[in-house]
Amino acid sequence: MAVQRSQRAGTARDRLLAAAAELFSRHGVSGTSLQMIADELGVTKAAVYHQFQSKEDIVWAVVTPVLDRLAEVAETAESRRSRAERVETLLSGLVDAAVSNRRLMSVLQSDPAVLQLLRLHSTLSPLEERITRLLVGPEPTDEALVCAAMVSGGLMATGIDPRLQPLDDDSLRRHLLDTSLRLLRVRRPSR
Amino acid sequence: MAVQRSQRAGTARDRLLAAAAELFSRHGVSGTSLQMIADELGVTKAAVYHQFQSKEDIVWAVVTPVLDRLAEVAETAESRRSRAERVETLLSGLVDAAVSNRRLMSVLQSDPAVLQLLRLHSTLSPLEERITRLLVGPEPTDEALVCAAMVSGGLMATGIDPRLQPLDDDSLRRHLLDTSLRLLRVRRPSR
DNA sequence: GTCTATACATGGATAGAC
DNA sequence: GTCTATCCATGTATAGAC
Repeated sequence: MAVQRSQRAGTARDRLLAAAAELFSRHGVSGTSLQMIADELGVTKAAVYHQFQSKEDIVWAVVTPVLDRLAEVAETAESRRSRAERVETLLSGLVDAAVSNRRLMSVLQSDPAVLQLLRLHSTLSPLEERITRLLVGPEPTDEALVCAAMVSGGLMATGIDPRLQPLDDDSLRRHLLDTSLRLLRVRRPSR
Repeated sequence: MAVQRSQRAGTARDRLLAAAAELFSRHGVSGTSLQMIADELGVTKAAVYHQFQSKEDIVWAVVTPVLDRLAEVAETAESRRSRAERVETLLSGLVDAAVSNRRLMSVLQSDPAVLQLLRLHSTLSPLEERITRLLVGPEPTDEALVCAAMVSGGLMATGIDPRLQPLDDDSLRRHLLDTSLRLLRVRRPSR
């Protein structure tokens, strides 16, 4: 029952998406051409167009799984009873997502082409709203908003900041979570 | 003694740089064409090429003033005696720079084209090193590195995060500084 | 699924007139 | 300083053979 339809792991589509994600994070979406993606896979542009109808489709396909995961995290967090538990669950999930994707997180939050695409589909703001609400409540003070933004910034830095590159996933995850909780003045709930 | 050489404020060169900075922050460097810059100014591409020899030159000219300002901030901070004073001076300067530039700060920290250009000229890492040293000392723990990265992330978020857009410069500056100092466990020195 | 070939637009960049 | 005109490479995208 091999999942292995091709020489390497995953379907051709999956390999394409992995290559695209890597290139997007390194050169930005606008700085990545279909030719570069094709070269990375050792195929031609036409082969790429067989899998996706347009560059925009590729961007969309790269980005939505992460967004879906973040939405799941938000959903789980919303089911917790106390604020401390909600924040802890949310942050834990966000940090996990950020660390296991690392460089993709910054693409999601700061690549102009991605932001424009998401704005077009009105798919980012609702999620952002949900997450902000979970983090700092429905009517946050300016100070709380700045804290929330710094937490987002920290997740973004995960993928960009060269100082964090040497850290292994595990300690990065732990410190990000601890520091974020401290930033939001939330005590770790006992488990 | 009019500084006004043209219809609007500043020299033609300055207006060009302002337009470019705005477009870079909105569309990214790779997503901004010389045509877009020319259109923004109501001139042709050739007129743009009269001021700068290449697109790279424009990027460089947009970015270096900010880098120079950050270097000045670092220099001033290094002259303080206590760690608390150094951190406070540094952060105060960084926050000022970030708030008065807002959107340009994220270009500097996350635009792939800019990062590549700066890497090519080896002009970013030394400054980053200096700032990191001021923030968390010469041999920082992993936790301290994460804190430093979150501070950077906060400065980046200043320009990107939609939740911060409504805040006026003054309260943004104040909260960013306070929160960053708390993050780094530095008490505000009395003045 | 992948290829060659190609269409068409736009990108960066230059030449030379005004 | 700005213009028109142009060059050439590259970009997205499509057509049709294997």
